[in-house]
Amino acid sequence: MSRSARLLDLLQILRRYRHPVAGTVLAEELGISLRTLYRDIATLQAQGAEIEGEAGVGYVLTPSYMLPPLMFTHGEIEALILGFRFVSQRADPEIARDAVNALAKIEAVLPAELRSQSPTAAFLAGPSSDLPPQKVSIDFLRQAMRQEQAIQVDYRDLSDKLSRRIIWPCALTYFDETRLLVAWCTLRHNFRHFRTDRIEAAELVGQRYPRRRATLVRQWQQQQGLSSTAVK
Amino acid sequence: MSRSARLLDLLQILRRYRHPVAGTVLAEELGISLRTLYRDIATLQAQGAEIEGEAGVGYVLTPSYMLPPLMFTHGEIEALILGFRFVSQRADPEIARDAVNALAKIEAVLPAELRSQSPTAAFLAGPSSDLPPQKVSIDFLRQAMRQEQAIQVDYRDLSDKLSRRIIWPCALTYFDETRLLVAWCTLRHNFRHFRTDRIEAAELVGQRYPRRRATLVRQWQQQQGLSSTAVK
DNA sequence: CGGCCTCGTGCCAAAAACTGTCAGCATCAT
DNA sequence: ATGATGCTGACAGTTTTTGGCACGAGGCCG
Repeated sequence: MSRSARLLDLLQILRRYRHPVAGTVLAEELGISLRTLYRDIATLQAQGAEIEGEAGVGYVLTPSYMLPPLMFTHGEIEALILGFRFVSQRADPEIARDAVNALAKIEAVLPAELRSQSPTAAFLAGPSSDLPPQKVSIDFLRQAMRQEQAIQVDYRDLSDKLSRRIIWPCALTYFDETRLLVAWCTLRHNFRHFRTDRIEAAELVGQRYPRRRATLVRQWQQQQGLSSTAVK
Repeated sequence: MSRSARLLDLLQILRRYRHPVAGTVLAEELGISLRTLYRDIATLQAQGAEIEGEAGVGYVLTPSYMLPPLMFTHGEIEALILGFRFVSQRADPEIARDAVNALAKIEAVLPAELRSQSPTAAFLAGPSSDLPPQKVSIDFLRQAMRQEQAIQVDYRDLSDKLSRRIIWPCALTYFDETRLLVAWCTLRHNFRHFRTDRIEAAELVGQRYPRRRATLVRQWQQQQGLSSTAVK
């Protein structure tokens, strides 16, 4: 096993633990000495991994992923930068902040001729239409989806009727002027689309929905007549 | 100097040459043996770099960039994927293709839990408004900008008047329903915005415009009262 | 065609980098 | 205070990388 493969493995092991884990445990899982484990941790930290180690406690990884060395064409870098600009201007504040942070990391390692250009990039994303205000934050919905949590929502539909229902949120679709939450509705026993700005209140039910989110999305797409790679 | 730093240096040296360069020249610049240079080339090729080598000729790099190992949070990966989805659905075919290619490279190295999710990603970009057809391809404009070439355009303005002028294109702005080309107009001696769908014809003048594109963009932004990091 | 230039690969000894053991110090939790 | 655990340096042993050499192949030009 090469060292770079081992570093990736270490990150994946760290990601699996939800509580502090001791260096001895990690070293044993990887089949290396504790001293080498310390060196590997130091290397990952030098590469930007947020790993905290505390004597008497163990290691905790701030959830993150490492992309290994990748080659991109000039056009692909431009597409990447344009994509981040789209997201930072059109998505909700939380994901926009993620986009800005990610772009900063990438720009820090671009060569001078691209770095000097990118603040004045060839492609700019102009402002989008104003979106209606959210009563329930997208980040709340996002966390619920990511954690596969059922939520209870008060929803005002197009005829202005308010209803309360328990749903299993599984996808969020961005259009120019609206955002749609795709969810399985336990009231209607089928998938329903909810405009996020019309969700007046939402709270966690306190339990996971009994299906994998990816499975739900696949079923929704099959029902919509959509393939998984061509959402149009 | 670490090997990974040396590989990055080699790529930057290759990028500097516009014609084939011999291995002996590269090895001397890096202070390594020719045998090691051959190994480094093979390593970069294995990492996806498009380097062609021909006996009696030398090496040519298809223009590309390497991003070294980078750490991203889950949110940042999601922002990246959403950005690519935006671009692949809303930009012109050429840059959309670049987005699709770049996303494929990234997905190939994401861990299983993100990879299995990403075709069914938490965030989807819905279709945008239909854009008016282009008579002059965005890729043509893009190349002219990138190569800092003056172009002559036939432009039909909002009162339907056709005019011919020589312009220095420097930026392209994507809105929901239009795309604007930002250029210095030699007819008006000032910056002008041209809707790309109203450019009826365009051709290269055959010479570079006498200013750096980045400088033009900065001046345009100052004139617009825009900072370089917050285009709103 | 021949000569020169150059890419590409294998082999092996030397050089460099990595690993594991040991020792010592510091911090945290109970 | 004690046990658990992070962190670092030193050094011998192990593994990987490098450079020199040899050989074969291909492109370019006179």
